[in-house]
Amino acid sequence: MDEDRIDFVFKALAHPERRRILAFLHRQGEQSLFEICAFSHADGGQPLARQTVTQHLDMLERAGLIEISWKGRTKAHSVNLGPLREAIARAVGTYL
Amino acid sequence: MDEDRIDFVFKALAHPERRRILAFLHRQGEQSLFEICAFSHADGGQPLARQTVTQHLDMLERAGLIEISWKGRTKAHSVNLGPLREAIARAVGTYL
DNA sequence: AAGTTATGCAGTAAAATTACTGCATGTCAA
DNA sequence: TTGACATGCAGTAATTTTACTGCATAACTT
Repeated sequence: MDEDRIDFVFKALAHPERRRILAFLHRQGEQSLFEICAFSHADGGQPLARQTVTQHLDMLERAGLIEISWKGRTKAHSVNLGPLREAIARAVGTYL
Repeated sequence: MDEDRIDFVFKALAHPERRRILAFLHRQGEQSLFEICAFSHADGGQPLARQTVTQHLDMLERAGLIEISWKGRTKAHSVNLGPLREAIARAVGTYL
């Protein structure tokens, strides 16, 4: 993994709402934007505008941590843990 | 570890220069601010003002990733990997 | 004591992030 | 086909981050 991608992964993890969303997708599997918004509102999260959630999802996607597939008019988001594992492996190899 | 501290750790790791400094301290052991600045200038790093390096070190310290001890007028920085291990353990426990 | 060295503190500017609103577009369902 | 639904796109404002400059302070050295 190149350093740019590593950087995107750490930046993506640097916001609590994005970590919450990532954990949610990991528990629930594929979820649409609306479902993610609903979760974001409930479960202790401060209510964010749908477009704001989209921005967070964009950063997760840029890091390769989520993947998108379209089903008609709904966008399905699923977690890809590969980049997270690689980032952790890098950290472990460097520091531990 | 509380969520705030976790958040500081991920935020601290979200800048490549801070990860470089952390790896440097881990290799070299205790280093002064000036030594860290010298490393920052050399070794491919873009030259940053001393005060800018201090700001990065402040964020690493806020996360508990480095610790300070004064020897006369020089400030000795050393790595503390505890919070990094806890953050990784949290990530592993949550996602993997 | 005076000069040099290592660092701190305050203020500022540019850039990135975070969050918003308003409007547009494509898709499904009645 | 028309209306509701799921999402995109553009523009903006507030906040945070990043990096800077200038000056101040405290500690060694000579």
